[in-house]
Amino acid sequence: MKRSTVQDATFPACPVRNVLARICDKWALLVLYILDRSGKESMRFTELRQHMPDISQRMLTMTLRTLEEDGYITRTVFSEIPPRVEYALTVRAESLKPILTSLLEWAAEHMEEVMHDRRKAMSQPE
Amino acid sequence: MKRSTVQDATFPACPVRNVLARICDKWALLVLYILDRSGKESMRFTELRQHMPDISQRMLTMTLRTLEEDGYITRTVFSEIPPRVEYALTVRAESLKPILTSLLEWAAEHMEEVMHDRRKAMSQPE
DNA sequence: CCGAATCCCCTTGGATACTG
DNA sequence: CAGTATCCAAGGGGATTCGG
Repeated sequence: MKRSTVQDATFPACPVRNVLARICDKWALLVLYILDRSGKESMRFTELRQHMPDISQRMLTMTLRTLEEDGYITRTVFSEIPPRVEYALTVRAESLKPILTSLLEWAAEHMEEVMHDRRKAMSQPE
Repeated sequence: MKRSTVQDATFPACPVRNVLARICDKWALLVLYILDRSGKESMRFTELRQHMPDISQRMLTMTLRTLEEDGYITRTVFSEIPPRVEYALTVRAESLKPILTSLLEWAAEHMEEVMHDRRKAMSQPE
């Protein structure tokens, strides 16, 4: 039974905030989503990139590294020529999946309302 | 019945991505969290700031404006001297609450594992 | 094919000072 | 009190080049 104080996550170095910051990243979310929805066990670098037309090579590399460091994906290198690298979701990522799915569904359901409000706010700057 | 294709959210201007980007922002999440956990109907600017020691005035203002534009919070100005402004969650934010709560709980439960993996990765750069 | 490394722009965001 | 306005530094992130 935790205390329900506002102080929990409000201090600067809060690990929860830190963990969330690296999942909620724009690209990280998308990578997890794509790996999930692909229906495959794993995907290759170039394959991932094809599903993200607007990400740079550099950013995809960095995003994959971050996700690997935090244990959401595995990175398997096959010493072939040409080289092959496979990325797959870990058990941890699987356990997070339902939540991210809910989040995505919520966004999909409410995007029209949100966009509507936003346009209204833009046209009437008070 | 939607098609479960990987293509859904993968195109650059995807509204779902756009909506998520503004919720998943580090500060936006924290503001929603604080407003929720405060137990109050509404909170004032300075009151919010006291719960976020490391946010600048500028960033708090911008975050609140964004959240207001997208309809997650209301902003009520009282024409008094000194001025008073109250921020409160909207029905839309309330509907999002359970998901954000799950996300926070997940992060709280897994932060130690994540941090452990991250430290391990940092000390063994391959 | 899968990156690492470099260069460089330009946005994000802090610090400060000023208003209704 | 609750901002706005301005200036300015740090770093996020694109484009390009090179390597295993």
